[in-house]
Amino acid sequence: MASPVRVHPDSALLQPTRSGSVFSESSLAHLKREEMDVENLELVDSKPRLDSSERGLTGLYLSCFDMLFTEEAAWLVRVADSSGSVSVGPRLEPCPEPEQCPVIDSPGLGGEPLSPGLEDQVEERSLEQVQSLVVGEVLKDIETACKLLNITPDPVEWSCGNVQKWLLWTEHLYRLPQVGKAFQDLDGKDLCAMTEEDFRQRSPQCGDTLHAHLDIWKSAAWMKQRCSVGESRITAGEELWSEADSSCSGQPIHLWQFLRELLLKPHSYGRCIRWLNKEKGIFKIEDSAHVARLWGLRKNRPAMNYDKLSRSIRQYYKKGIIRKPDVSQRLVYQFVHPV
DNA sequence: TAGCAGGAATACT
DNA sequence: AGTATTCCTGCTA
Repeated sequence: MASPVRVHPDSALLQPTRSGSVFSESSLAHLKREEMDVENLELVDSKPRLDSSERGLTGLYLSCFDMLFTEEAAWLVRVADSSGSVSVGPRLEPCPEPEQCPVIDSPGLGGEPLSPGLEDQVEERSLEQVQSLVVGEVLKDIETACKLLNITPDPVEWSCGNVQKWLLWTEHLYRLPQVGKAFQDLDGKDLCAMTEEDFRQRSPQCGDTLHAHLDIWKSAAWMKQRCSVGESRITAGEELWSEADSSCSGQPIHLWQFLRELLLKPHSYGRCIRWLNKEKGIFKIEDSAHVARLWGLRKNRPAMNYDKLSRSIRQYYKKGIIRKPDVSQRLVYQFVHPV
């Protein structure tokens, strides 16, 4: 079954954790039921690829490019016909994000057996990485759908037409029977107020599936709202260590922020930079050249290298932002004020 | 050889 | 002005 997100069959991954996934267990479990054939999760790149030779890989997602550039053309015409207003173009450009490390960092792989305690830590980290990966992919797919359908991410704001677009999209994506008519009189508010039972009554075949997907959209909208509220609430002092994504702020990004961004996305960058001790803010740059290249890309400094990047890090010593840990190790640094 | 430390000049915002 | 970049010398593992 085609789906933008595939979740590891291990149901433990679907449980809410202290890292705070807001996607309800039932929603994710529903997706799990639909598509769970993924065993080699760690092999997956988080970026869409056009290379057809790679489509056969067991993947975490159905590439949005697959969806957009192949069979979707005909489908989009259908959406346009049914809603009368969807604008298909402009074609989504491949994300200009810097190249990413395709493999989830897996400490211990191929190495010595880990002690039980360490094993627990590794397992917990892997779970967090997978969950963060899944949530990230869900959010990306929602964003893609919003652009394509020209609808807002928050279902509550949808008009009846928006609801129909979303239904068509979801039906198409998950190969569901067409049930748009059963929901044709509803706008976003109505839809969001409906229980799973209401959905089943309107569509016995796939009401539960639609309800689960809507639940995910609602959760994503909630997350987004929470994020924006948080940004406006933080004070200048708190801003330093907030979770706010610096890429949205419009301000030039600082190197320490950039490093934290990488560290907060272990599923994408865990291979080039990772926490050694998150509580203490100790991290290790595993691939100095790669991190420098990413920094150079972000700052549009093609000549950036680790020598220069590390000089910038050392400038933070005096400012009390980053320091060397008590036991100095190569490529290991420590945030003075950990999260 | 790569990484580290820090001075100094310069560029950028 | 603050921050980052660039280049440098010298040191260390």
